[in-house]
Amino acid sequence: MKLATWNVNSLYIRLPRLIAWLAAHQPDVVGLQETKVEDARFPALEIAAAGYQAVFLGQRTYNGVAILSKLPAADVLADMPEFPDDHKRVLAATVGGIRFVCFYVPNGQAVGSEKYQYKLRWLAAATDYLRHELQRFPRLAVVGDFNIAPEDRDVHDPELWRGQVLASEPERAAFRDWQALGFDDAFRLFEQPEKSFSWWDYRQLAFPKNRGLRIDHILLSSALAPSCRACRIDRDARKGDKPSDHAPVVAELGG
DNA sequence: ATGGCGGCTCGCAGCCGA
Repeated sequence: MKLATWNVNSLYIRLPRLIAWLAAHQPDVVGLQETKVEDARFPALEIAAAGYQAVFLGQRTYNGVAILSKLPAADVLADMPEFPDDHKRVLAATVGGIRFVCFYVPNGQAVGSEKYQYKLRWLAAATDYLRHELQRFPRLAVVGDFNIAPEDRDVHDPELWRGQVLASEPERAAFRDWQALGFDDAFRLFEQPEKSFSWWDYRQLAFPKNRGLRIDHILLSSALAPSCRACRIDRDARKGDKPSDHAPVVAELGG
């Protein structure tokens, strides 16, 4: 099974790219973030024509998540039940015997801001949510835009980013809390090129200069991680006309 | 080469993202 996560930064703008990417890579399950589309306007027909079912939880302008899959999705759960939130950031579903949680973690704007406080509350709630999901579904994959660069090697310039939002210690501690529940960072199960990132600012030639961050992740529970055969970031998807500022992350499970 | 921000809206300027 091939699973993926991609912050598309507007599903409508990115739809031609997404359809082409699905055709080229044939993932079995894909978590999408920042769809920025209300459910009534979700392009389910176009995605069905590409061979994928979709479950989705969206809103206008901001946020929005979806899970696309070749096989039907069951036990769909929207939001974190214990954390009421107007933002559409969390969607979970079971596909092919594996539980998928799709996260669009808050950005946090700046350390100390109201949005940062919201992010920390959200991260703490997510720890409880994941603990509960893991109890219900031992075969659990958590994918998404985590908006956390877990370590200095996930940051193009660690000194520039030291203590900044996306790299601050409380955010990194939350990421470690999630790992401590029993998840592995699929990307780090394998040797990877140095300076591997999943997001590059649109400005200041960040992508050609590879000034990026690794903030999009796939976590695999201990029941799934041993079957992971590969994990990579598809940098090619960041090239060309009208790219998302994020690249997809893809993991392959065997057996 | 991979290219100088892009996507959104009670839009035409200002917001948000990371």
